[in-house]
Amino acid sequence: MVLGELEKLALNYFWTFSGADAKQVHEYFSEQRGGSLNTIQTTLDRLFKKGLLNREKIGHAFHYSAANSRKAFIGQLILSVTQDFVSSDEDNLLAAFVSVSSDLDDQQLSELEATIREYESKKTDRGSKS
Amino acid sequence: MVLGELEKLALNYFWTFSGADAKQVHEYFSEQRGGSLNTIQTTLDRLFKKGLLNREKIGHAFHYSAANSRKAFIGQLILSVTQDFVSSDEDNLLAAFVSVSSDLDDQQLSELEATIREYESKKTDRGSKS
DNA sequence: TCTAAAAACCGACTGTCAATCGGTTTTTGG
DNA sequence: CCAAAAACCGATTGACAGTCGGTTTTTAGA
Repeated sequence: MVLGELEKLALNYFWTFSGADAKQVHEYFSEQRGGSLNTIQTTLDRLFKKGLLNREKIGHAFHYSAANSRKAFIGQLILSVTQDFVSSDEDNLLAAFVSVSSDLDDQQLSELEATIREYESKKTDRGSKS
Repeated sequence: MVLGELEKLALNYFWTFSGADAKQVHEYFSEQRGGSLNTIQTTLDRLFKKGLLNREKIGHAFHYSAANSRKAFIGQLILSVTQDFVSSDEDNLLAAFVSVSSDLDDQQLSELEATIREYESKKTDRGSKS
């Protein structure tokens, strides 16, 4: 899933603020980068068609909002961009995490560990399939 | 860093097998997908220019090899594709890891944990900055 | 109900980039 | 020195994002 610059900006917008219509988004971005309302409309429409934004007619305009949380999206993104390179055994992905962790300090490593443990227990709680 | 399909295939080739020249790579791929030697040459050249392959004149042909290990590459890939979406606090990336972990089973989660702990201690050993 | 404005929609053009390969130049081993 | 092999150049095609003008549709309000 390859996203353009404006598409990324738009997604971040919806994760940072709440939902909005094209006009609001355009007003927000017009200061920092210019561009017409039409461009924003097209971009939001494309993101909607990609399933990354939801939308709902509110009054006379579509009200857009993020379809997924930032965290869930990033997780999916990692998987999608990664799957062309990991072999069947997920060892590579695991190791890649740690590779990324090189850039984290001890504090962050501990957090990561803790978060994983937390997730682990939550998962165990709600039934054990695998 | 956006890679095309053939570029991904080529990278995987060099991680799976050892180095090779364009001719060898072409022979390998010609069965599965066809394409001319020229196409392979162009692709390897692009990967070289992107810094993803190293090359060295051996005899009358360039001998290509992966510039980075698969794991290091995947790690970098995750960082690069992710950095447009994570805010300054790395909480997002951390959480995204766990989000990805949803698709791992308990066994793999444990491995991930263990690997991190291992990395952690190695890091602590060689000096403690943070 | 009618209408003007707002928004959606359509289509076009540009730029970027990978895949592809023909043709030319360069290199090199014998 | 030369033929073959490889590198190099350039062109074409196909996706796809950014961009926006122009047209159609919708809708709020008179």
